[in-house]
Amino acid sequence: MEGALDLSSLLRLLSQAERQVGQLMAQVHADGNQYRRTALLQQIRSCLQDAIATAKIMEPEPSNLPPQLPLSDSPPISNSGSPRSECSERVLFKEHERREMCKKRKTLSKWASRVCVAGGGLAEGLEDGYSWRKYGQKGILGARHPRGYYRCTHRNTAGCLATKQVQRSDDDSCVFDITYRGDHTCQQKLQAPPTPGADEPATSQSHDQHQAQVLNSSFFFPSSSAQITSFPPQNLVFSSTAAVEDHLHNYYTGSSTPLFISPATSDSNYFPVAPSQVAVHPNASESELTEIVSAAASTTNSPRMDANFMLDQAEFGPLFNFDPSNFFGSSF
DNA sequence: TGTATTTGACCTAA
DNA sequence: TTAGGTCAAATACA
Repeated sequence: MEGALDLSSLLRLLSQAERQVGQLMAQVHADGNQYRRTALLQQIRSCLQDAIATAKIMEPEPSNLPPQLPLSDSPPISNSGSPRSECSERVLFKEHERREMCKKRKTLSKWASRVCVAGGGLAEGLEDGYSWRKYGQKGILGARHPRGYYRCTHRNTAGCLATKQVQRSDDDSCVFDITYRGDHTCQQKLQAPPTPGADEPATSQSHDQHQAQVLNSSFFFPSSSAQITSFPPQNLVFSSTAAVEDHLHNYYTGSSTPLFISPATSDSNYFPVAPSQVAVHPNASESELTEIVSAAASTTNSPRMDANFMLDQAEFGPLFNFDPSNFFGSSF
């Protein structure tokens, strides 16, 4: 077909456009509060990146390449078409985006977590080190409680595709099933409070990145399977906020075992318990619950709950056997 | 005024 | 055809 670009020329044009959009994003983002525009640019950029990836796969071997068009002959990237064509392109782009999302949905890694919060209604507020934005809620057939849909706050600004679904269990209203999908690609900083004397940028940044990596590795469950992994709702129960704090303190100071649970139905795998999977006794007051949810679930609020704590858990490995009944006595 | 949440509509996979 | 997942306008909130 006359005038048709060969694949490698198209690839170069796409790469050029992707770079330009990236620069534009940086400018718009630097302007301050340009959330929607940045989001749109990010979508365009993602689309271009997909196209580049596809073109690269389809690109023939260099030896077979026909003579390339000089870059200066390339048509302008900007679309000077009519508003009508822009509108139809927008519709096409949206359809493409939706299809891509569906494709990605299938391939994203997926794993499950189970959180018990006595008193109810607080699990949505449980922090796991990342900031989430709710984008939907849906009643699920056969489930008494609706399912909440959350995505990473940095989806639009950083293209992070991580999502999670939160659903209250029918059996036990204090139990929430959380399904995570996709890894965080946003290198999201855990919003740790400034610790005294720890204001060196280089150190704190690497620390944050490390924290993000630790969380990102989803070490709570075998991540390699990319399948839903769940464990029975056997939870550690503490009589009070202080008990949890004491346990965490004891662990952190080396005089106690880390928090682990052993699945009741499996004797081959033991999963370390994330701080967000601590159960609090029903007698705990609402304020205590809030306090303990913050203290135990967030790496943010407790100086004792930093990456070391989590990393240490990870280092024990999935085969670490911890029997709560032995450790906590008659409570189990 | 900007940002987050709610909620009905829409789309896709099964 | 239907259930689950997502979008986006409307609304709430700080």
